[in-house]
Amino acid sequence: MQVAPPDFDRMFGALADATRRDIVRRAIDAEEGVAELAEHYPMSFAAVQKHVAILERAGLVTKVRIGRRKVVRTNLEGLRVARRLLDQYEEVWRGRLGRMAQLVGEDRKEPPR
Amino acid sequence: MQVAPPDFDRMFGALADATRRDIVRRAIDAEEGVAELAEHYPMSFAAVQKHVAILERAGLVTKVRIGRRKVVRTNLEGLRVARRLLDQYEEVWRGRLGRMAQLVGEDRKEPPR
DNA sequence: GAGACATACAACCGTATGGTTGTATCGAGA
DNA sequence: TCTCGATACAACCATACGGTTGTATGTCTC
Repeated sequence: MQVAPPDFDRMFGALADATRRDIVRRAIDAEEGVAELAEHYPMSFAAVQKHVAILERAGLVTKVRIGRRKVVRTNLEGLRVARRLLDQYEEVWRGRLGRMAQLVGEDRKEPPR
Repeated sequence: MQVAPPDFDRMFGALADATRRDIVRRAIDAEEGVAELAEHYPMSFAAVQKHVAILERAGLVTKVRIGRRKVVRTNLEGLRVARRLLDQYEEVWRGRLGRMAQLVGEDRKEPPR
């Protein structure tokens, strides 16, 4: 079996909603089922269920059966995948600085006296 | 003037599109105007312009006039704001681990012999 | 000032998204 | 096995989104 490649569209799309971000935060404690989560928000159970499903497809949460409930648990590794992409941009940025220094010339590193 | 509070919906929403993420990456070098950017993608100039506008409203890029063009430059600080939110989740996670250890009891830190 | 290049913006179209209600499935307990 | 609590899923609706084309605004260059 293959590990699915990260789907950044889905990941960032899932994070682009305040309700879903709040679910992610709450589900770090991995204590609540879908119905319990739903009580925190001014919308129907079905709507929250959809949000959880979107987070699940994005790899940001998982559900584990406990008794007759399914407890939602955030998948830290998923969050890290997203974070890593942002880190990459930062690295490209530093690379740019390096290239600029080269273009300008080494001598700029130590100012002329 | 006030600094606008970060709008995570817009930020993550802007990042949830491969074309826009590519623009962010390209614009780190801050060399291309909108028209030049548009040449990289299989869509109209106007479509790319819209993508840039979305990134701009999300605070992820800025445009600076250079001659008759407007050069797109990615705003690293915007990316950092997004990254920081993901870091916060990580911190909450660590906090949870701390609380769990407390619940279980200190003695678990050093296993009985 | 005229012409050309670069950007901006409005109107429109198909599809995706976020919400609703209603119905079906599944697991636990009497 | 019957029932209840929890989850799942389908159908539907309004609005947002990603793309198009067409027109308007700026700004260099001659």
